[in-house]
Amino acid sequence: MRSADDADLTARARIRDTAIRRWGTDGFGASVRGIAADAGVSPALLLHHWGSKDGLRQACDEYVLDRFARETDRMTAQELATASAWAILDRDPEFAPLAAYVRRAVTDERSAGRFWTALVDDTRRWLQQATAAGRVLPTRDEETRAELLVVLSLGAQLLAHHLAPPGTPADRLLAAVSERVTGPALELFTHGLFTDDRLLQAYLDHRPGEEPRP
Amino acid sequence: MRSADDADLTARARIRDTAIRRWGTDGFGASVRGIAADAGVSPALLLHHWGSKDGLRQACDEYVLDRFARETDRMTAQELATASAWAILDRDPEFAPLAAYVRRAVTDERSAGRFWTALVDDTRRWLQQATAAGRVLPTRDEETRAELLVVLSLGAQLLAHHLAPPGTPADRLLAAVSERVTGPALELFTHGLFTDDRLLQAYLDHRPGEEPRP
DNA sequence: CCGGAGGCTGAACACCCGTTTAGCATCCTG
DNA sequence: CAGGATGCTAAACGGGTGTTCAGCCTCCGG
Repeated sequence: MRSADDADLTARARIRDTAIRRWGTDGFGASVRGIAADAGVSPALLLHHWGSKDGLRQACDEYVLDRFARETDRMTAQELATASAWAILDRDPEFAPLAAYVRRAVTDERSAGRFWTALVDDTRRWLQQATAAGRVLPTRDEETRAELLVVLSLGAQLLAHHLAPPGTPADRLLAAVSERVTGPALELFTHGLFTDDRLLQAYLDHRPGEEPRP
Repeated sequence: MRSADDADLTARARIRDTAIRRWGTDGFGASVRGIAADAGVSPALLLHHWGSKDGLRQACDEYVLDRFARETDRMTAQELATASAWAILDRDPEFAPLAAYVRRAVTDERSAGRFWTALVDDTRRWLQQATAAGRVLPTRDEETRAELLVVLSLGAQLLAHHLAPPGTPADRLLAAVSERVTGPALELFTHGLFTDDRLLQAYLDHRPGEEPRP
């Protein structure tokens, strides 16, 4: 969690970090009073700095988005050979609270969609590069294929408490899920699911002149 | 929504239906007072019948689960040739409120997992039958493959507001999502994603003696 | 040394929540 | 016809919520 510069230890930064952690684990229903208590601070201070609960939330959005953007920019092509930037960060325990926050934000109905587009952009970039390198098949619709993969990985995280073996401790949840799921996922990604292309052909015949996106 | 027998029009049933609809659209945070107002009834009546908000919720769980179970049992092998039972019900507008409730329930942290297992069982059955019929490839781990497919379809529904074109009306959301997604999904299901099996082989070599499930 | 600005707090406000209680009609049963 | 169960409600209770406000310290510049 902790940022690079230690001068960031102001109460303001501490509250922001606490809010991210709290909202990430308990959802945005978690109260201002609860966050303030966790940060060892008066509830009023939080309103003093950001005006309202929603103001703090927007500041957290901004911070998390910025943090991830800076981190993904730092990654070399070498690192990105096997997995997308977000997939790599997902495995980093230091980023677990941030990732949990992203999961909450992207599911929230009144989310502005910036987290979603960030995720999709990231995997689309990775897919395009992997396609160019000949590791991934070309597709009729790169955008939607990227979104589909985001749905799969994000969905697995959102449903982690069902996917992981019962009794898995909370901090091991995501690791347990990926452990269970990568095998069948790789199977699906290399061989597909169907034995022939009849359903796909039927679909393509049914809507012949379809374009990738309007 | 309306059940088969019209004698079910008691206030009790009306409240239950209203609660399912309300919680399905707004989440379980929706208040007892709001549900009572929608049903044209005093908030106290609701507590009178079910003891507590949580009691009503359990009754709704039971009702929805039972309704889907009865409906899937009615389906013939003919109908189940192309899609699983839940996938068929998902397209039925009459079941939209029920399906929305299921989506809320399965995401809720303190869900007992009955909705999840119902979904997984349904698609596992379908996959097994399709595999036996030679339409779907065999797999090393039927259980997890079924869960993976549930993650994909459920995830697409949970993230529908991002997947659907902007400005899609709420009642068209799911249809718009499936319209956008089926093409790339069929592509993935018939051809896979990777050009070769190097990643899969590397994975299988890395953990050679792995069993499907402990 | 003085004074103002900024970080910070305790107490209160208005509102919404789930729930309780007492009591009202109504209807079925003995 | 009496009487008790049943369906239902109005009003209130206690507690949690986001937010406001007056005022406290502390530190820094003139």
